[in-house]
Amino acid sequence: MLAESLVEGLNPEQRAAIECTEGPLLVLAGAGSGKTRVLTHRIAYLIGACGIPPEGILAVTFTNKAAGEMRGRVEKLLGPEAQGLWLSTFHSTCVRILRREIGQLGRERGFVIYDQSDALGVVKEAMRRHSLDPKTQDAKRLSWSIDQWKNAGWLPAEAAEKANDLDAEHSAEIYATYQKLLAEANALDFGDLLLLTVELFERYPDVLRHYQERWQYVMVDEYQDTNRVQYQLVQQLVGPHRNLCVVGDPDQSVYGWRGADIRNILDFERDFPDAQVVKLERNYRSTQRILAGADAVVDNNPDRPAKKMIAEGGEGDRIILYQARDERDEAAHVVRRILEGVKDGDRAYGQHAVFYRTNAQSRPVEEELLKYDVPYVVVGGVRFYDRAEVKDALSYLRLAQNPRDDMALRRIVNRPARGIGKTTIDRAAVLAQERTTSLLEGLRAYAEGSGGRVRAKVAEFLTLVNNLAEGLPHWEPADAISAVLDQTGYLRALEKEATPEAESRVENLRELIASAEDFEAANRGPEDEGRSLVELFLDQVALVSDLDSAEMRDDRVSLMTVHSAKGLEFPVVFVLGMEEGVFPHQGSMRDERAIEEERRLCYVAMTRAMEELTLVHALERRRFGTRTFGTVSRFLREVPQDLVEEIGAPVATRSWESEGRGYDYSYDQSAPEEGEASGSGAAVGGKVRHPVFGVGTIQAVMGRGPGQKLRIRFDHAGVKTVVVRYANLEPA
DNA sequence: GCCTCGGACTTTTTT
DNA sequence: AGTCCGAGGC
Repeated sequence: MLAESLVEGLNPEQRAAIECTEGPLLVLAGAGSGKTRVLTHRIAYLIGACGIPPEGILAVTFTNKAAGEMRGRVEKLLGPEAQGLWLSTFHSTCVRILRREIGQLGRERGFVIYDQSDALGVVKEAMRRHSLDPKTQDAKRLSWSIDQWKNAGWLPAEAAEKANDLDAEHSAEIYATYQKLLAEANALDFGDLLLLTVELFERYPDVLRHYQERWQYVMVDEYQDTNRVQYQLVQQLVGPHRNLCVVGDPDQSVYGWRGADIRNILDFERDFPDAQVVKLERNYRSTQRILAGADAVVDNNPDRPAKKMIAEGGEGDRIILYQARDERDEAAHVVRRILEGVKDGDRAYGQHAVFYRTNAQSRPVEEELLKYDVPYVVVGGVRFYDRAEVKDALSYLRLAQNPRDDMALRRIVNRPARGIGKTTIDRAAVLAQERTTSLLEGLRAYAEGSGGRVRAKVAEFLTLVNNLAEGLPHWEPADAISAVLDQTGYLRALEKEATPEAESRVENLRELIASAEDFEAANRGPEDEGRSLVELFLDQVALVSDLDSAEMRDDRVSLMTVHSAKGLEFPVVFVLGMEEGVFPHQGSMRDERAIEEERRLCYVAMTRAMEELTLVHALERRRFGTRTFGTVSRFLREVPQDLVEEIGAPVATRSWESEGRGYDYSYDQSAPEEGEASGSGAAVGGKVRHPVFGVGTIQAVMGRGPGQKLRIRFDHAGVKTVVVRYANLEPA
């Protein structure tokens, strides 16, 4: 019988999770416990053994990559029988639902998806309409707030209701304007995709019922990372049948900053009192020492649900701690070790991964890798589709497809330069606002009422857009991009520049065309009827991150942030920047909950390693262009001493803590006798009072001993560098 | 309308 | 140290 073959080779808990098909099920899957295996086999079991039709199953993940991987594995188990299974990300799922149903909400089916830079532009426009100066910084903050509201499931009315001060009320008003502008541009941002789907289901129970009946079985991966709206959506969809299986690990909840609510998984048993719970606690990935080290770190978090991971593998080597002089030494050590591993250890480059807290940390490592000709790939960072030239090309397509896409218009109206400048656009925008039409219409109207030069230039531009729009329905995506680059003169302008940068832009555009050529309208559903291939291509581009397409090739070292590393595993792992302010990150250090999330992030980083794990910290590091001295990360000190082997230059003042656990690096106590601002107060981010300049925040600590200087940003006097000995600072 | 210069800000993490 | 944005000059 097929059923037996689908659970073969699985441990009893995994098996239980697969065979428990009916009703609510919570699978607490620790790191490396075979979570993906359980999910894929469970899907295969439902179809192959229980006879559930594939289209009756909905499985949701967070990244397209995870979805693609799972789909591949299910197909391997079932073959063509898997056809019709709905396995995709939350966002793609919502897009597909909305493409069919958004008419119910009074919106059009042909909406475009705005990414965060488009969204930022809309926020700025909204601010302008409220007579606010759209300073980038303020706009970013507002955009962030709006995003958070959407993650919480709040529409403008609700945000206004919940505002408890004037500032929040004002922000809520801008939010309302922002939504209005999006609607006028026939655009949805990322948050809308989820939020409007939930709203749709709330307002139209019969629509919801249709999907509830269709998806008899619902599965959610990485449930600990769901936010409030995603939670609501899942609750809605599960409806009366309650066949919901969620898989996750509270210790790997690292997206709180994006609105994820760890309570969703912690409260699952409260939401579904009759839920079955399966714990997967056998780790098949890491050695015992690595797992024990990671576990010891995360165990410092309070209120962790009881969980005891057991390593099925051998004891393994000790976790290596390397103390680097600075970030260059850090990089040099990593590369040296990789080269050794390849030469003596019989390892492939692809078995090595380097993790860091922030993208900016990749640079020194890249330089070092280049120096030794080590092939590598940086995962994440600047998305390919976010490159200026790529966005330009796509913006032309967007505008041609949707003349109301104001952000696309603003982006490309003068690129390459064609004599339609800021003044013209500003005036067109005023006109558009007065008449409540699109910017393109505003531009047309403005040009008609103005003199020869502007009039001619705008007319030429309008003709260009028109031509593109007419061609669009007939073109394949790749041809459409070629047409854009040709007809707009974009490519010619770049080629004329003849600089290395321009050449690299041309390269990227060729890559864009190549990726468009590869595009196939996979899973094209009935909701896509009447939509052109270009539209479908634009959809995909909006929802796909670099992470999704990055291939973990066997012949390249992988570099990525810890967040990007989630879900992956590598035989050899290096975690860099284990310093206070770097990891845990500066911005998380004030708030205990944020520190706990950083600690989980550290747990994620460590548990990616299968055989060898190295944690590196640097004594000093260049940050924001100045040298800063670091303090060893508290997480390093939480790794039990007996699991660790230290290498690198020993520091005279370093000593074991009396408890015999962890480290005490005394060098970081920056010479307390050097004035009152020293000691713990001299940490970057600390507040001090200066007799002349007033209160300020320390930006950098330079040097030690009598000559120690601080760079301080004063609240009213700007940035100054002062010598601690003379400055008479006091803590503020 | 275009270009250049100076300043502010950056480094959280991303679907 | 790099990037991005806005102000001001041409």
